[in-house]
Amino acid sequence: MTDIVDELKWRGLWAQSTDEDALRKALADGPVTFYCGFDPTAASLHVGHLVQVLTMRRFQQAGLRPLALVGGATGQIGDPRPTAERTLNDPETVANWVTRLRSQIEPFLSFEGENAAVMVNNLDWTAGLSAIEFLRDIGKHFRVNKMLTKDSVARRLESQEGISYTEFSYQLLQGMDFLELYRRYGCTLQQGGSDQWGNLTAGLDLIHRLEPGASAHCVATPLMVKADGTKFGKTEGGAVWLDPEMTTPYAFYQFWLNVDDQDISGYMRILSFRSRAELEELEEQTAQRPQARAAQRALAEELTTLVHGADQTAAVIAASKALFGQGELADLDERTLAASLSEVPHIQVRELSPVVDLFAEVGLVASKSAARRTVKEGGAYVNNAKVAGEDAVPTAADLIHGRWLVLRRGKRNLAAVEVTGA
RNA sequence: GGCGGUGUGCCCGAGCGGCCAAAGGGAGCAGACUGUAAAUCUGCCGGCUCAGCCUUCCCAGGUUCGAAUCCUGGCGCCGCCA
Repeated sequence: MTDIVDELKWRGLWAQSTDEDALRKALADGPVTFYCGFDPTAASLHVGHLVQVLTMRRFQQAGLRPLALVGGATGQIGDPRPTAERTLNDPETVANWVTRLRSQIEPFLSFEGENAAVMVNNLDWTAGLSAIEFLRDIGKHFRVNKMLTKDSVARRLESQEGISYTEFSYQLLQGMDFLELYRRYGCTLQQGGSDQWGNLTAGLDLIHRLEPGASAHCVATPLMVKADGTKFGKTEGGAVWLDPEMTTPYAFYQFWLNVDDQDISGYMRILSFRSRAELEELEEQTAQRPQARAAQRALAEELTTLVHGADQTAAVIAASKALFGQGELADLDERTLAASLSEVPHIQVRELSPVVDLFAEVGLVASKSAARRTVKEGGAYVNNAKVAGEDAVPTAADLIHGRWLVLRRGKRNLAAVEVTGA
């Protein structure tokens, strides 16, 4: 096996680290326990988190022991964002999200064997801590002068809104996490996104201050970015979540299928578990025949399988093929059509109503006004035929196999209507 | 606690009491071109029973024929001082 550090570097997963030589030596000397934290600020992880989760998986496969921390405590505080103060979520909500995130992370790690992963929660060591203890034992080791220089804090200080003491304290909590995990599990490496660098090193400094002789390290993965400068992981519907209730597996697959050519090679290296040779082959194909989107297909399939399972993936691939195929929709046999349409947003209605109403009801557009605009702009289709006028009403003759209507907005936003009774 | 400032549509941001559903920018959507890319050009971008009507400019009152624009009281946020 190639050296994990070199491997991560080749993949572009190594944004920065603390003393690299020392880290390499530690990795060579014996099994290292590392951790990566996730804050429950929503009911699900999103595609941006995949970098962390998959990097943990790589580390574990390389023999390191993972500690996956879901922050029941830090999630109640909120890491300061450069733009604005967060709204606090109540403890019950956060606790619920902790449970959900844990179950999302677990499939990516192995909880058996010599380097079995462990799930941890920072609420365990903060819930019983008094404010006085916290300020004396932890707070005393942080210099405000230095805390103020952290990027996210500095930017907030320049902003109109400023920053609350609550969020300002966040770095103490995360720093304490690393210290606690060092003491409890011998954890000597923290992994995180490069935007977390300040928080990663806060814990490192704390360990070095309070545990004489200890040697700990940090490594940061790069932020996923897009060539066109827009934010990674967003589509018109908002963030792309791992939870199938929040983002359908079909939409998840489509998200990766539609990755910009310019970005796909980089994403593959970061996210795929394919070998270097395979990746280079796919990069070559992207360069030669970009329109085939071989790399996009490969990544979409691989990630959908990891997140949603092989069966679900086969279903969404079949649906994508059927719905974007060249042939007539009516030529698809009913089972294939029904299965495909079940992968896209769909509704059941008793009887047919105007196209504009159907578009709004199925959620393809936000309102009837928006539906009318879409029709006016020529972007609305029923069964792949452009909708002629705002007052169009489908008839029974339009129903495929006597019960289905395939609605489309633009090129790739599909939905279905099933007419159940009439 | 005192003084001052500020609160506009997804975000930023302009907005003489009528001509404001509200400038401009960004994001987003659609069309053309393509490959279910990118770039570019064009159009759209509160809602509806859509050539008209309805509900919006932090909230609640008030002045006025008429208020996002004025007044009063709340609430939030920011700054300076204590």
